[in-house]
Amino acid sequence: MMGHSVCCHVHGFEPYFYISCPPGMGPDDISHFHQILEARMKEVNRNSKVPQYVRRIELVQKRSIMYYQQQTSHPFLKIVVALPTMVTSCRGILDRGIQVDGFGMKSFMTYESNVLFALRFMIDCNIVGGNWIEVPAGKYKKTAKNLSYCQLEFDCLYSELISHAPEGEFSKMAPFRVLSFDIECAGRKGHFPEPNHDPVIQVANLVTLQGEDQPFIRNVMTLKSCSPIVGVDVMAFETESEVLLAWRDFLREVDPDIIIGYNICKFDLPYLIERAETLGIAEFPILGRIRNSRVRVKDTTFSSRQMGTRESKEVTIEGRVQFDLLQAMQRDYKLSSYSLNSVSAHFLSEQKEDVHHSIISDLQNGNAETRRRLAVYCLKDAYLPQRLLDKLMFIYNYVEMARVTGVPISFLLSRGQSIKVLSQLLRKSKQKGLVIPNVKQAGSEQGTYEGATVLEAKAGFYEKPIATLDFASLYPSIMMAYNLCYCTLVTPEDARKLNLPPECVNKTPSGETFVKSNLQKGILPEILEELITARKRAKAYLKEAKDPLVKAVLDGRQLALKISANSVYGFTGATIGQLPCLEISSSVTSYGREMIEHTKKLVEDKFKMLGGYEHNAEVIYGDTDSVMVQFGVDNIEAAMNLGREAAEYISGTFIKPIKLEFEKVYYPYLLISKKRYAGLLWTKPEKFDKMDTKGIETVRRDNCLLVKNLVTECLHKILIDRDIPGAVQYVKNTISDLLMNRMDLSLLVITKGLTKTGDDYEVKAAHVELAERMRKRDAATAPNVGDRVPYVIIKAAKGAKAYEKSEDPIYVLENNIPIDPQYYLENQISKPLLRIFEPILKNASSELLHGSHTRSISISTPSNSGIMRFAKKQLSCIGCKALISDKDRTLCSHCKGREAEFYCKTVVNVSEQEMLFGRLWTQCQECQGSLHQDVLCTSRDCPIFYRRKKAQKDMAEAKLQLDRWSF
DNA sequence: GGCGACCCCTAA
DNA sequence: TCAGTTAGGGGTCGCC
Repeated sequence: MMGHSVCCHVHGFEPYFYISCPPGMGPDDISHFHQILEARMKEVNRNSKVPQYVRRIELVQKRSIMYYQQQTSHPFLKIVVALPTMVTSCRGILDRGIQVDGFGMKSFMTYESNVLFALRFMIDCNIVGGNWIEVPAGKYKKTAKNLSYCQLEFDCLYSELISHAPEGEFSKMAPFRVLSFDIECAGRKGHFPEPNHDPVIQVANLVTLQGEDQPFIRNVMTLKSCSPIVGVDVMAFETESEVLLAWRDFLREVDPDIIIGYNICKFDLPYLIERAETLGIAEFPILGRIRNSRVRVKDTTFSSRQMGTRESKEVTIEGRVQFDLLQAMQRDYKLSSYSLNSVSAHFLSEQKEDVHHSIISDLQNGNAETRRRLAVYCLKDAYLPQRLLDKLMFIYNYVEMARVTGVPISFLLSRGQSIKVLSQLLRKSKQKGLVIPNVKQAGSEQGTYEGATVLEAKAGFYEKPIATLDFASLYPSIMMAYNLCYCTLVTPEDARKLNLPPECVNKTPSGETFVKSNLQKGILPEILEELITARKRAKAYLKEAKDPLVKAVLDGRQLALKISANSVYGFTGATIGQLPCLEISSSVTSYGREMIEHTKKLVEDKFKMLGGYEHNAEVIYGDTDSVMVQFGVDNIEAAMNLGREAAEYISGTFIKPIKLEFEKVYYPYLLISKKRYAGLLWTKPEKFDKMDTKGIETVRRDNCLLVKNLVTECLHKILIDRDIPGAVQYVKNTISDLLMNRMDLSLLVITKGLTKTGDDYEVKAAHVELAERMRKRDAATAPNVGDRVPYVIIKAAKGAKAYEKSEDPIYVLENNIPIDPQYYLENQISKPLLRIFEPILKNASSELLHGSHTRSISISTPSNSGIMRFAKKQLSCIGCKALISDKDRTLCSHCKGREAEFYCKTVVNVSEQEMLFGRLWTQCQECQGSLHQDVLCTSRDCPIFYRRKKAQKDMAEAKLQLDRWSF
């Protein structure tokens, strides 16, 4: 634990996989089979020159994980090949079938032939991601000629490795060296930087030891001179090559274990590599720990239903984990914007400047001072990822996830959910002598099954406490209670043939048969049990722990354990996955459906007046694993007691470990429809915990802030303040502000994810069409697949579709394009409001949406399109806005005589606007960290930016008005 | 204007 | 070669 980097060359571990041994195959047959396979491998792998492709074939006793089998083992052939890649080609040969004497043309089901070599090695050596490995003294030998840049390097046999379970002393985290970096490039005017044209002009670096709160190195490498920065080592170079090589040398010197940054995988790292290629610096891309090994860059796309399609690049740097904070944020948090700026504001309450790429070149081409300006900006972009890493405890959470699931840390950002379950399954199977078949991708159509029950929602505003009863980890506990697993499933055919006594099997509501644990204990239930007891243990330790670092580890662990337990069910239902088994997943959901119905019935049957209770209980809603019960009592404590009683009573009717729990009361409770509700949440009778909203606009990322704020505020007034008139007034004021054009543009920005590439869309949609238009304006900055597209709806000809009216907010601001308030009223705010108010207010529609406040006419900038183009701009009276002729200049005939009053007003207005703008400007200057420089920030995600721009416009308008008074 | 297809996002 | 599940609300578009 000294903090040295180590390269250990592990010898003797060979790639292999299994096939089931055809019945009647003896040692001679195997040897013959080996020869045939070797010959076929030679044909297929003509390029790789090895003395022998199939090293050996061993006869072993194993059992397939699929289906309950009475015999404990069968003969399998373990096929050991020369190189990891040959597993795939050998599998291909066996899949397609080969001619075997005496057995005819035969194709073989292969087992564990799709396990990545690195994972295979880890599994067989009991190594999990992020754990400690010991190589005992005397069992290794120093490498004669160093093949790596590591501080220690030696050779050993794989069988000598001792993997330590991450417990006690070994649960400590290694003192990783973390490098956070960011680069700046000088793009040409109007173009996003491209590595084959535009130079890298700065690289900022921060190096931190894992567990410490301050970096021990801060530096920046600049092209051309740069004024000094306090606390930062500024290194200026005359040529770009020098900058790049200085960075490479620095990286090799620091020898970081983890490289972090924001969007480094898709931008910074590939840019550096490609730029060095353009400049012909062949010695640049040696950044890993293997001597003279070059960094490789490959385009990749990742697509899953959970995360949509996402394009990225795979950058191989041996011995260093790349942890891109952008990827981590996108995986772990649902946000409406993932810009570094917005994410920092959200989690760190810290803004950063967003300098448009076109301005960067100007700063570079200035002097040492402007370049210093840029360097400060660049440093901040290296600093914020480190802050996010610390604040969100990514290292702890990811290392613990790797330890729990057994996959390497890098898999957690580059691969999906299923590899984690598979890794656990493979480990457990190995212990039990089971092997996992490589099932061929079944037809995509068949894979659909029935999910959970959602009880009918009795919509309404409930002013009596609503108790909620929840099943704790429903799906995992069903799988444990009924021993559902691949290896306990009985095929319909076997069910008839084996004639198993009914007391030995469970017949699931979906009609499948699984044996009980006395015949065969399921692997999945065993994994789940371990995950759940491990989580209980972690939580218990967490309570005891004092050291914040230990606490961080334990909290990360309990979180990882919970997530892992919950994803086991999903794994079995993933039809395009490693080992789908719909018999398991559909049985799980069928038990779940039965249980929620049973719970509803039991509550309503027992808690009624005929049963001696004061009221009849009513289940008003329920989803998957929860029921919402109105016991009829008025007070919270009584509802809580009944809730506890019901939970205990109903739990008793289920098999262990299925448990129904009482957790909370909603009071009051606004139930809008299935999956949509709001209420005050109480876990103790003294004080409510918080306002809880599910499914409605307040928690959706695709609603504009106007709607979110309005709905939140109304719910606050209705639920907490119990002030319905106040809520109504608030709505009226907001609508009036909107129609009067007093709405900040930042409140009107709608964002939607671009889930597929342009031509894959079947119908036109606002965000898709805008992305396409933006691509035509500037392809490099337009949104890509996987990005979120922010837009506003602008005024257009009557009857225009929304997809014709969507526009980039920045473009709207810069070109003074009027927005369409009517659209926001009719298509954004009216329906959500009605859904909230209708249960509590009669005539909600006329009250809220048709009052005098809706008749305010906006005085917006005339549209450039349509008929307005031909209208002559006419002056209006400064006093009353009536149209006036040119010769009157300021006031209409009615307002004449009040010149002094209106002049005064105009002057006051100008000074007010100036003050407002000044205040916002200073705010932006503070954000950029200097009060002496222009504000360059154009952040789409910063509300101040929109207000500053608007204030600037209003100020100019006010000055124009003032000018009209001077003759 | 009604209706289905498609799209997005969320609950659990 | 890789990708966790289904249920459900609600918006928009385009056709009838």
